[in-house]
Amino acid sequence: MSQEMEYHISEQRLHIRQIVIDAIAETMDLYGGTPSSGQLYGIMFFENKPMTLDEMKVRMNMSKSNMSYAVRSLVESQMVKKLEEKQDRKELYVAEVDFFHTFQNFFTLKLQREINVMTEAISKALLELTEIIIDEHITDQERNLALQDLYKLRHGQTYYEWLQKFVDALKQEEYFKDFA
Amino acid sequence: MSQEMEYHISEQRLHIRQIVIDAIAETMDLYGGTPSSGQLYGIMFFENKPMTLDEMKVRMNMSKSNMSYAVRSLVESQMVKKLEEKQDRKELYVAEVDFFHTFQNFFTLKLQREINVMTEAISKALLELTEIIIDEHITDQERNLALQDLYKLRHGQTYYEWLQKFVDALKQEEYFKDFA
DNA sequence: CAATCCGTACAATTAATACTGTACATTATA
DNA sequence: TATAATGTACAGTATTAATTGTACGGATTG
Repeated sequence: MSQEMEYHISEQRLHIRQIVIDAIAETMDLYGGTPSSGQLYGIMFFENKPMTLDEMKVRMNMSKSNMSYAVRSLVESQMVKKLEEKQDRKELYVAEVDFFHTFQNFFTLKLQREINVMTEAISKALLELTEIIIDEHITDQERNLALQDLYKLRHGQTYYEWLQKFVDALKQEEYFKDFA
Repeated sequence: MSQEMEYHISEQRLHIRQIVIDAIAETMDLYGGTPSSGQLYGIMFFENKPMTLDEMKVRMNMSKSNMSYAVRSLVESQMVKKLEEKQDRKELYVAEVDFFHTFQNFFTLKLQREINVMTEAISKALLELTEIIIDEHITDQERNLALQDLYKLRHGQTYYEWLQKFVDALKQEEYFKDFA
């Protein structure tokens, strides 16, 4: 086979990868990332070895500084792992290529944060609402208004209890059982 | 009870609401919204009647134009419903107050979009990769590289088959069964 | 059917975020 | 311990997104 032909095949394979990488970049917003962090994850997804910041810099045609930030956010949402070992002093990063894990990691992380923030706020609100309601000096109208809010928040509370169980089940891989 | 006291209670109840509204605004990023669209949803969550754009404008202290955009994005992610009927020519909007439904609506919508975009890209990529692989003129090395990509995408494909089932189950309220 | 008013598209502005270049702390190497 | 090189903080720039004001199409009323 000619050199040109080999080159052509190589180019074509990169083009095929790019189709998928672009799709990842397009859907990255659901995971709170920018298109370019989607591109980066896509590149790392196909790379069959760990990457250094310098390699990312070249492949993304961006500054190393920015790669440092981008990869950090990917690490934070656990789509990329930082390895313990280094290569020629350089840190190594590798993409989580198993989408089951990325799904699991991302949603347990983000939903847990929501649960924490919301349950704290709701608890605090319920406590203060109760104080209003049991106050003997308020009008019936005020009490009823406070009660309305209280019922809504109680319902919210049950939701977050459910969501906590959902997240726990996700952690335990309950939903993956009959698969993969 | 004095007027001042009543006023105080009213203020206090609004303050309590604000605690929860701020928490919603803070976690809104998980749902692809801005803090201000979170504020808007929070306000509508506590409002016990449908709201008009003008009311939102006042409550949010923002332009009507912007309220039009903000509420549209909330309607698109199905956290807010536009009612059929109007009030004095004005359109009416009401928040989905059941978090079980907001969860269900949002994730079936967004995950389905991801499934569609990704499966299309993966299918296309697999087709083109297969063409490379069955080509008798390529080197073993090239074939193996193509095969590596193919295996990864095959695995991705199984993931999206699972995710489709997950979304379907979410639609069917499978995960809510023992609750709410 | 004229007058009014709602909602939204669009351009302009403002705010937020992404990205770059540099400088420096830290760590590894010799 | 001196030297070299990595990764990141930070300030500055560019790009993107959010918000405003305006103008206008379309619907509604009288």
